[in-house]
Amino acid sequence: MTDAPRLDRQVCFALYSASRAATALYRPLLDELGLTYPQYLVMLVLWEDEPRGVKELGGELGLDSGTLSPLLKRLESLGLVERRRSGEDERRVAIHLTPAGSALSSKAGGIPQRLAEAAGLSAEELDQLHSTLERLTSALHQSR
Amino acid sequence: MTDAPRLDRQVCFALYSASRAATALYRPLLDELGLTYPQYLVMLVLWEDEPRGVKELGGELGLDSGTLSPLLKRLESLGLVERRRSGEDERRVAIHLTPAGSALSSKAGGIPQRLAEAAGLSAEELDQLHSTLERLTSALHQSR
DNA sequence: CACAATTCAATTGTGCACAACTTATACACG
DNA sequence: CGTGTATAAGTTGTGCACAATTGAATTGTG
Repeated sequence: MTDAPRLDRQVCFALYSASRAATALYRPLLDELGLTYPQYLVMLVLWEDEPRGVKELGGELGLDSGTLSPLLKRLESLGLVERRRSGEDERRVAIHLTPAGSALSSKAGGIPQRLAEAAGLSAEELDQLHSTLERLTSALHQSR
Repeated sequence: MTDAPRLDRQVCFALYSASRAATALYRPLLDELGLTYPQYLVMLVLWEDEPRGVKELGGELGLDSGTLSPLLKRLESLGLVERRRSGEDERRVAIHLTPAGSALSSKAGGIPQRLAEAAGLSAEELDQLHSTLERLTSALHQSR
């Protein structure tokens, strides 16, 4: 008999579980904003700087147009975002915040705090986790 | 201007990114087995002990019947699994491995190794990451 | 300038994740 | 015994992820 891999040993499963648990915790908070977690991520990027092209958003988040195009349409129909074909380059679609979209950032302010409180980890542990995850992600991307 | 939360500070985004990067690395390996990552997780559980009820599988993986029912049907149509109504309790559906399903475990043996190699982290770091993630997940589940 | 190669966004199709609901069976309690 | 309640699995509907393809606009090169 081969030593079949065991579920409880897998870092990958631990990542998958932790990620779903974290977004599950965000869900009720984001419900108040009317956003899903991926939509919230897009808004985070736009709150930092806008307008942005679809490709640019995808670069920040690691998502492609197949995911973003319909998501952005939903944000547009929520009135948070506007999609405008760029004049200079007609291939590009620039994503602009609407006033409502900009205004939402103030309501989103307290959200990350709550995860930190629920995490049951110290600030140092969270910091270290964060930096380990970033190194892990970039290593995984490089070995493709 | 409000201090909007920043993407690059969020542990949640780091988890989400790392998780997707890890499953992306698994994908070509799992393609050889004809499995998706969640299907592979279900097989892992069954390789440890079978048969299992849908509820039981869901308990191990944190998934509900809405996710598992169609997934298990796909595993059945791949010939890896059999769904049998339990005689004692007609509500239950016991998931059995077929011979092909059992045999697949030997082909799956080397897979977790590869992630470890690609991770760019030392064994200790991986261990520590694993234990931090498990503590995090359980803390997040408790604060619901 | 012509036209091949590239780039950007959108579309199509498959398969999770998850909420809400449905159906069927088992169990508990008066 | 009968009826209400709980439980198991499945279904429906929405919204990601992601591969593969499409169509339109731009860029590079002869």
